[in-house]
Amino acid sequence: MKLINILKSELADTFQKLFGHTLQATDLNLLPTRKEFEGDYTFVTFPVARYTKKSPEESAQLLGKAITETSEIVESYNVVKGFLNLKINIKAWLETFETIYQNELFGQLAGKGKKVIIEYSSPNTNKPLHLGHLRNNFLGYSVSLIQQAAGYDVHKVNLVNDRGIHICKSMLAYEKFGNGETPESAGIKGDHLIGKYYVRFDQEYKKEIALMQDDGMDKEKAEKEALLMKQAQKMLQAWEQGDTAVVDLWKKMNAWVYEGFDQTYARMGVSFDKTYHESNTYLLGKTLVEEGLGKALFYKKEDGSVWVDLSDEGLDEKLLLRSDGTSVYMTQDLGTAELKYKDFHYDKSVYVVGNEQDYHFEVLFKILKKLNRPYAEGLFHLSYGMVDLPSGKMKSREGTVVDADDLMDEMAETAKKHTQELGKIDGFDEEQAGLLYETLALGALKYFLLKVDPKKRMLFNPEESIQFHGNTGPFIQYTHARIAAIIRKAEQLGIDYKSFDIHVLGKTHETVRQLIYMLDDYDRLIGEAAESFSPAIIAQYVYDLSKEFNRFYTEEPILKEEDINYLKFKVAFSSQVALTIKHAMGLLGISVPDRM
RNA sequence: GGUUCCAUAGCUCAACUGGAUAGAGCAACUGCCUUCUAAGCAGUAGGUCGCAGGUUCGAGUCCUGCUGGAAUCACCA
Repeated sequence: MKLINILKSELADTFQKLFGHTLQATDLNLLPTRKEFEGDYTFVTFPVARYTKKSPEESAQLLGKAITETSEIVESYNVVKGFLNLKINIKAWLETFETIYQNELFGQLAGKGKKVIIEYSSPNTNKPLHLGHLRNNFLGYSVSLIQQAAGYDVHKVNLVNDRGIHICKSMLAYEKFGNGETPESAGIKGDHLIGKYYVRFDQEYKKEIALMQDDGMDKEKAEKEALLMKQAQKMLQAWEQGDTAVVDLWKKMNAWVYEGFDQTYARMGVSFDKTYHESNTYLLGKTLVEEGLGKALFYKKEDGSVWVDLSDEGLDEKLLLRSDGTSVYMTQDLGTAELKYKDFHYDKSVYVVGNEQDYHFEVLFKILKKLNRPYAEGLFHLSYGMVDLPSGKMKSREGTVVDADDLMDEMAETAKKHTQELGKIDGFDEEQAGLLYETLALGALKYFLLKVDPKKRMLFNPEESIQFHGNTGPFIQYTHARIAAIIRKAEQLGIDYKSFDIHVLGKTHETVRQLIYMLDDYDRLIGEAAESFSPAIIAQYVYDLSKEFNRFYTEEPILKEEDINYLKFKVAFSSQVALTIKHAMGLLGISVPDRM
C-alpha cells in the first residue's frame, strides 16, 4: 500500500480514537508539506475542528502526538497553526522506493474496462499542416498515451476533411492554372502543392471581387456572385452527384495530399488506428438528418434547406442541409459520430479540436442527444486554445502561418548547431548524429507546445522555442542522458547495482526523500492528467523531477561513493529516475537519448 | 449586441482543485568545471494575483459588478 494511503488510514483511526468521529474520505485530504516546514505530508485541521470540539491547533497537536506514538511510518510531527506536518521515516521511504523499483508495471494503472476513442489531427486536404496542427497532433497523441497509461482501452482516430467547398476551390484553381503540374514536376510535397492552389484561388477570387466592385457592385454581393465561387459551388454539386471527371481530379489531388501528410505524420511521430474520410460519412449524416426530419426534430424551409431549432436550449437555429441538398460541416460530423460508434461501441469519444469550434460541438452534441443516440452522453470536446505568434494571430492570407514541415526543419537545424557547438558527440557517425538532432528538435518542439495547459491560448515565441536551457525538452533529455552515462559506466565497472540493500544504508542525501516522494506520486499524476486531459501535468512533473534530480547529481557524486552498498543504491535510484523520465516523456510522445 | 473563455514577476508559464510567507524558466546580476556530460547546480533581484465588493477560520482559486482582451453567433470548415 502506498504511504499516503497508510497515513490516511492511520489518521482516520487515530481521529476516531481521540474524538469519536469517523472522518469521510473527503476530509482526509493530505497535502505535500511546503518546503519551509519540516515534514512530508500535511493534514489541515481547520475543516475537521468542528468534530473535535477543540481548536484546530490543539486538535493538530493531539493528532500528531498520538499518530507519532502508534505509527510505524511517522517519525515526527510539528504543528503550525492548524497545519499538522507529518514526517515519514526514511525506512518507509526506502521501502517505498524498493517497491517502485521492483514494479515492472510502474506508470501503468490498472485497467478500467472502458473504451475511449480519441479523434485528433483532422486535417483539411486543401493545405499543408501548420503550427496549430502541431499543437493538435501532439496533444491528441499524448492524451491517447496518457489515457492508456491510466488504464483505458484507447483507439486513436483521424477524420480527414477531404470534401467540401474548400477542396473544390483548390481543385478549381488547379484546373484553371495548374497546367498539369504534379508534386514530382514541381519538386514539392503534395500537400504543399495543393496548398499553393488554394492560395491561388483566394487571390483570383479577390481580384474578381475587386473588378466587380469597380463596376459598382457592393462587396457582399460580389462575393456571392463571383464566377469563381459559383464554379466552385457547381463543382461541389457535381462531386456529390459523382461526376466522373470531378471525382477523378479529386482522387488524384487528395492522393498527393495524403502522401505529403504521411511524411509529416511520420516525422511528428503520431499515428492512428483508423482514418475516417468525410467523403464516406456525409451520406450517413444525411440519413440522420432524414431521421430527424421524420421525427419532426428538424424542419425544412421553403427553399428546401433543413434546420434544427435549439433556441429552447439557449442556442440558435442551425443549418443541417443546404437548399441545394449538399451537406455542411455539421451533417458530416453527425454521420461520423454514428459511424464511430458503430465501429467501436465506445464509452467515451473525445474530439481534440480548437476552442474556436466550441459552439459547433455544443450544437453537435445537443443534436445527437435530440436524436436519442446511446453514445451522446460520452461525447467530449477537448477544446484547446489557439497558438498565437508574437505578431498576433496566424493568418494564412497575410502569410504569417508557420508551416509544420518548415518548423521541424528549423528545429533540427538548431539542434545541430547547439550540439556541434558543445562538441559532445565525437563518437557519433552521421546517422546517429542526424537521429539525435531529430530527437532533440522534436523533443524541444513537443515539450514547448505541451507544457502549457491545453485549454489555454498560448504564445509561440520562435526564439524561445529553440532554447535548449531551462524548462525545455532538451533539458529533460539531458538529465536522462547523464544518468544513462552513469549506468553505462557502472556496468562497465561490473557493478551489480541491482543488489543494493536498503536496510543497511546509512545516511542518504536530502534530495532522496523528495525524489522518492515524486516517484511515488507519479501514478497519481497520471490519473490526474488523464482525468483532465492535460499532458501539461506530466510535463510539469517530469521537469520538476529532472530539476530535483540534477541537484542530487551535482551534490552527491555517485560512482565515487566508497560505501559500495550506497553506491549501488545511488545507481539503482538514478536508473529509476531515468526510467521515470523516459516513461513520462514517452507519454508526451517525446523520446530521450542515452547520449547527447 | 447575445453567448462563452481569458487576465498571476519585464516576458512565457505553474500553483496538487478553498490552505501556510504565490513558484519555475527566460532576460539581468553573483558564484561553481585538475569534469560520474556546465544543454548543469547554487544564489541575488523582481508580485496592490486586472479593479471593487462579497462568502469563508482561510480566496490567485468560489459569487456579484466593473475594466481590458479573445473566440463565436455563416447555405465556410
